[in-house]
Amino acid sequence: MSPRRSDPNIRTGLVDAAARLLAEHGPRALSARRVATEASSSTMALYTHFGGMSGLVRAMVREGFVRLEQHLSAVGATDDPVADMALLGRAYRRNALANSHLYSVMFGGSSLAGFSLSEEDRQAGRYTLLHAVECAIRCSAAGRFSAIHPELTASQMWIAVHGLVTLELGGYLIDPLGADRCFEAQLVGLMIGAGDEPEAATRSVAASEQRLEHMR
Amino acid sequence: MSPRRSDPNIRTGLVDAAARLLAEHGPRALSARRVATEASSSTMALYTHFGGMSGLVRAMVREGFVRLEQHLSAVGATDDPVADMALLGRAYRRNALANSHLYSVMFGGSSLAGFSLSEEDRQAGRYTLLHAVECAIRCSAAGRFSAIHPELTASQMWIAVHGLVTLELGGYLIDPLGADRCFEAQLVGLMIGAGDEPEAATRSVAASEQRLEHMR
DNA sequence: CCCGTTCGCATAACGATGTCATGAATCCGG
DNA sequence: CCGGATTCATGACATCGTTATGCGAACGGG
Repeated sequence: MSPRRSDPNIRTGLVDAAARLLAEHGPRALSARRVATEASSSTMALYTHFGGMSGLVRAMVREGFVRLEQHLSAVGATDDPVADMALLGRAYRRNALANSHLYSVMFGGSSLAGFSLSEEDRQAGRYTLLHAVECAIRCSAAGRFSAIHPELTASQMWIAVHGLVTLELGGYLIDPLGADRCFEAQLVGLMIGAGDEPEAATRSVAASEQRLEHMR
Repeated sequence: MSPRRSDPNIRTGLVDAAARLLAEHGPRALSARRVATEASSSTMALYTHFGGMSGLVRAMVREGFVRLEQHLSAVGATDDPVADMALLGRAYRRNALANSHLYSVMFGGSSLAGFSLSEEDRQAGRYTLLHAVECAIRCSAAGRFSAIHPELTASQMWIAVHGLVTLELGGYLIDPLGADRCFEAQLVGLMIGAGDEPEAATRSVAASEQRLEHMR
């Protein structure tokens, strides 16, 4: 009833080849034939495993969320929750820059040919917010953030960092006010906007920068 | 030296048809043949006027920036510059929601098939910041914002509102913390982060909401 | 142990796509 | 009124996503 023979690495080989093509040659190189050739298989394997090109893109999006989750999970909890929150933002941005094309597909609307995210995909994206929510709760418990609605605070963090990353990837943030400078200012501004004291926020953000260097 | 016969409305007819197809049938319907048919012409007209599909998309992006500029220009200067700034944010978001597909192309990275923005296009996008910069200067002059670097302040506004609009268009902001609620909270938070007093910021943001209803 | 069944995937085809070569039709400067 | 220049319609590529067809390999019952 279930004779399957060569499953193990064709699936991952296809999505890996697709991710590599996307990263190295841009969205234009994402063709079914080229992906199949790169993975040493045929286009039909792509259809038996993913049901079409959009299914493969969806698999890539899920892979992108897995990588984002890994980056965020690498941020531990210390006794300075505001620094933890800033580090979450840095990890988010680092992941987006390291997987920029993937990130564009994950959040870049449905521009890519004939593909639109499912509600399940979006929910996977929203799950990444849980790290920030938990951290916001810790910030409130430590008396750093105003205690009202940590989920709203976490959403503000997400929205702001996402907006910066998107404009950065689009090439809109240039020299006098480059992405780095805007990002640092934004982190401090977010913490202050969430209720933290200006000096404490500045210190915590600076401390998070130190910790980022030591990560991974 | 310049024998042109039927220029007047073929160009605009093509870009209008493209914009209509994009808005009504999604990015998938943006085919050279279909645009040409819709505009009652041939695909070659598209090449003589725009040099290819990417040129037409670029023209659409410019049209998108023109519409954004119109929305922002409709925001006048009153004696409450913070309310003006909030209204700029509202106008930005209103334009993005009214021209969502166009906005996705303008800022959605290079996802759309074989198209990437030129530096000129990006500069056109950055010009829209000037409204916010001028308004930030007025906010500082009125003693509402801290006077240091209004351009950085304006960038923060842009980044945050852009991030919210992007996630909203992507369908990521849903019910308990929907886009409307996040947006209102974000406007207040931005003004406070820029140096305004909490109560004054709340009042100005609320006043800007009133003014939006009366616009256009 | 062996064979029928069942699935995986390679081949090849189809419609549609972006792009360009060709050529007819048209306008402008002289 | 004419000749060079320019617009655009036609048709031909190469390539795209997708699918029908068919072969070969892996399981399960005897």
